Amino acid sequence: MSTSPSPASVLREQLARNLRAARQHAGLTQEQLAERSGLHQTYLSDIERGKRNVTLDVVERLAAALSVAPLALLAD
Amino acid sequence: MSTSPSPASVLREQLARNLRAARQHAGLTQEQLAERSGLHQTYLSDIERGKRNVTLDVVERLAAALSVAPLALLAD
DNA sequence: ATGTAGACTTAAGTCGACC
DNA sequence: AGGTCGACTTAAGTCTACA
Repeated sequence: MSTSPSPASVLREQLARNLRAARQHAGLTQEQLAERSGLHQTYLSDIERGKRNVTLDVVERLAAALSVAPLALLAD
Repeated sequence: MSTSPSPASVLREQLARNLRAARQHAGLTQEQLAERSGLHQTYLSDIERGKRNVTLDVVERLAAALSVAPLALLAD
């Protein structure tokens, strides 16, 4: 039943895209970003694939680790 | 180890301010917004006081209920 | 009409192992 | 180097009641 139960969280998708782009632009691997942000590599993998509904605190930690504005990770 | 207890979650504070402003601008009570968003009044109270670390899905539901862009609730 | 408290269920977030 | 699978702990989010 892949009738997509939830409206496909826009912000979650944006974060997935922007995070991966920002990380790669910074020349970091998921493991390196995991170290810097204090989050786990497995978790970052999920986020970059849009599988996780992260909290605002996590968005901030990622933004800080990448030296970008938090909103930049959520923008269109 | 850091003298700051908690990094003072910027996004959380922004959301608190913007949510209350947007809700009042729409002429809604917390209870009415609770109905529209499917969230609870007690929870909205906490969010508007910056006490809760909400997820992206909740931000979207609030934005939808208020007919504003999700990023508008997080902006400075 | 809002804020707070407490008990509760579910998912966020951690971690090690592996492909 | 990234993805996936589980098992686990903690906090997000629900709900009732009351000042």
